Amino acid sequence: MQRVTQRPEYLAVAATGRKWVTPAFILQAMPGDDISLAPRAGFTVSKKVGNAVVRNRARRRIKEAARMILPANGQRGWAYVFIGRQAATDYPFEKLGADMRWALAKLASGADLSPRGNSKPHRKS
RNA sequence: GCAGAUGGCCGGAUGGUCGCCGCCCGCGCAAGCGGGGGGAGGAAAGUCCGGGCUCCACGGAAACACGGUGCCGGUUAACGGCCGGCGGGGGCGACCCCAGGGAAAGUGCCACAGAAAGCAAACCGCCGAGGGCUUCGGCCCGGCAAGGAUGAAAGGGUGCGGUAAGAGCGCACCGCGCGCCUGGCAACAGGGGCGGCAUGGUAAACCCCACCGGGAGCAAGACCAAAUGGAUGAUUGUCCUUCAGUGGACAGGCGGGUUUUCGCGCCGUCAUCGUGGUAGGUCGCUUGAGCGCGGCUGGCAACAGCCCGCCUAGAGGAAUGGCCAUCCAGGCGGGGCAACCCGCCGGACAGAACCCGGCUUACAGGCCAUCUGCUUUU
RNA sequence: GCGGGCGUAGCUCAGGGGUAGAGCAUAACCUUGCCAAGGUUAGGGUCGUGAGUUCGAAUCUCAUCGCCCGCU
Repeated sequence: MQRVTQRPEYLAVAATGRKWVTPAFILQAMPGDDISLAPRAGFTVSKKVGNAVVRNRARRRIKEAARMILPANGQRGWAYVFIGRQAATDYPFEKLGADMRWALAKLASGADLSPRGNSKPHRKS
């Protein structure tokens, strides 16, 4: 699985505004056209979640789920960023995977772009 | 048995399955495939000290400033660490705690209260022996530092003598200071002598003294080195010239809506060289003041020396994981006199980022050794 | 990796060894026909936490926790 490692890439993914929230993580996505590329993924957990052990654990569980799910369910050419939340450390693993499939499907269908009318590219400033 | 003290150790185990990161071997042009083996800690943490290593600065260095340390001796590469001792404090005790140099070098501060808070004097008070006055009550000169509600602290303390009242004024003991002797490397301890008491506290207030410290940090630093940029030379034709592409002249393409002329602007190709060191890569990077509940020797010990054995993560924003089963600890509930049985919950603190020695802080639970007090039994 | 700063009332901040303060906010009363403003008063504090120095600590020292900010 190709990883996102550079900070500018993370910023680029975040700048698209495409995201889907689940209890254990927030999934951000940046669409891409190059079909030859497998979906790439980056993982990040903020310091507010806990100390290094807790953050590592959250990141590893999400990474393991992504390893099993992303190649089949992710869009080729896209770049994804998973932001770990507090619940990721003890959230049931099957539910974590189900949430991930759900979030990937929603983002692929563009569902995040038109719910409840708040999807317009936000006004600046 | 109960309650403690000190030192040390461990801090889940086994297996299945799907994965991750280095290393070695084989195959392969390569991508990769197969096999083997390794993969977090006692604190990896905080970054509070000390070093190694690297670069910078500097003639060797010293001093000032600044910062740190602060009883004595030892140990160590070094330390603010550790060990042993001394002194002080706490505890019945095992044992624990102490920034523990200097206040007769100087400066500052000591609120409130109190007569007075640092100059030992004033004030209240006490005295009536001496001198003077007297209205015979006393007053003044004078003597004294015992007492004076306070305060953290009041100019040695207690007792006896002494006196007009008193006072180290005298004596005894305690304290203090200064010599001497003995023991000890020393801190210091013990003994005896002299002094008649002078020197309040505060240095985690300024300060003084002694000792230590040049600065930065592996993103240190070293090497290789694109792209772009620089220099030199060559490179196309014609003519003149020269010993010689030696020197010189002219000529090319593109750009105006088009044409001519003149002028202007822009543009070559190739090779070599060296500077700089960017992107990127390699090294530094783990064999080291290494580890061993191995042994011997010296030492009370910290530790040192010799011998034997072992190799134990080295990555790039960074791997060491996910799921499951059984067992082992642990907790709760129920049944049972008990052994035990059943069910549920459930695994401390915490993740290497150049390396090492310490300190500090966090930590479920458990194990071992030595010691102390109390109680009981023999 | 290296370094700096800040934690005091509900909020924003003073106070740097000697009784914890100001403004805003809160409550009561006065004023007004009622409200606002104004006036008078009151309540409200483990001074982040734990040790130590000192007679005495918010203040000085050490440790620790949390937050913020630089440099590379």
